[in-house]
Amino acid sequence: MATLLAEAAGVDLRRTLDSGQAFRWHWESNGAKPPIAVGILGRHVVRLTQDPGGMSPQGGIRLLSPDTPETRRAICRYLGVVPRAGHPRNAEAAFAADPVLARVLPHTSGISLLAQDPWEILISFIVSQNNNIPKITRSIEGLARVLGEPLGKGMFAFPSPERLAGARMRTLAACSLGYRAPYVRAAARLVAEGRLDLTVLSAMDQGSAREALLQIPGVGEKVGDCVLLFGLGHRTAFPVDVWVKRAVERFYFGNRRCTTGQIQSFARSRFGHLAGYTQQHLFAYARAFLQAGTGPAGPADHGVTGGRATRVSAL
DNA sequence: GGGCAGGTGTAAT
DNA sequence: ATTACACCTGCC
Repeated sequence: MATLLAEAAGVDLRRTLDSGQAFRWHWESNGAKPPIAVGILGRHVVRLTQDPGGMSPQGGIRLLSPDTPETRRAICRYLGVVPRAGHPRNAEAAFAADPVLARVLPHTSGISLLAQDPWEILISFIVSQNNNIPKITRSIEGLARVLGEPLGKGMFAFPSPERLAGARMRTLAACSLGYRAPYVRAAARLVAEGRLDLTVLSAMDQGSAREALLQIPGVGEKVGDCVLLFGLGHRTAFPVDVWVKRAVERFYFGNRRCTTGQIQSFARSRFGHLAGYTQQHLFAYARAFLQAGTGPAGPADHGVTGGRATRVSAL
């Protein structure tokens, strides 16, 4: 039991699961031992832990349960540590070429881009609009509790499109979705009725998939890009939320205000195929250190500002 | 209590 | 093509 996931070497479990891409993981303290991350993959309650790091940044990640070959494969895929095109394992090394990212990395090293279920991601990020993480989490857990399949020990699978599509509005309202409830149900109906096939979007080119996502009620540019990046495997999507916007403006544009479009074209040309991955690091850094009045100063305040011509050369 | 939180839809420039 | 505003809800 407790197989070490060799493929996940270099991944920081805490940083990854707490970096705002996933909403359903929670941590159990384990006495003197490292805490256990408990989450849900399909119909399995999965428990992970990370060995204490020695000289290295952090120790390896262990799958505590269910420790089966099937789950091992699934969790590695989920953690984004299955090597494939456009997803280099040594992406962090490329960050050294960018003075801003070189400053950010010590605080974000080990963050991985998760490969999550597109359906769950779609609904979760519709819920996330104009919302905060604690409330997003409560809403999603509420949906699972009321409409999801019970998995034992008070855990529930994320509800199916059919269940969500058939839910009464009052049921959704009870999950504190607020004005997002109609969006959620409309999106669920599109999927349940087969008018929206997320698998197809995954196979399409990123631009076409984005266009399709933007047709969904409650899905704008930011949510659409999150679905592309976190659920559909379009790893160059660059969701621009308020934090990423602040970070890019401050560190790369000399604190000048710019539009989402400007930021995205900048990200595309500067970060190339590492754009999505870079976004996750900038986001995590901004959340932790750009909060007004708290934390250490940002990279720019250390006398480092990004150049313009340099491109992060990543393979 | 008005403002805000990991935006979006809508209406009016 | 931009800009302004309302919006459920819970927590300062």
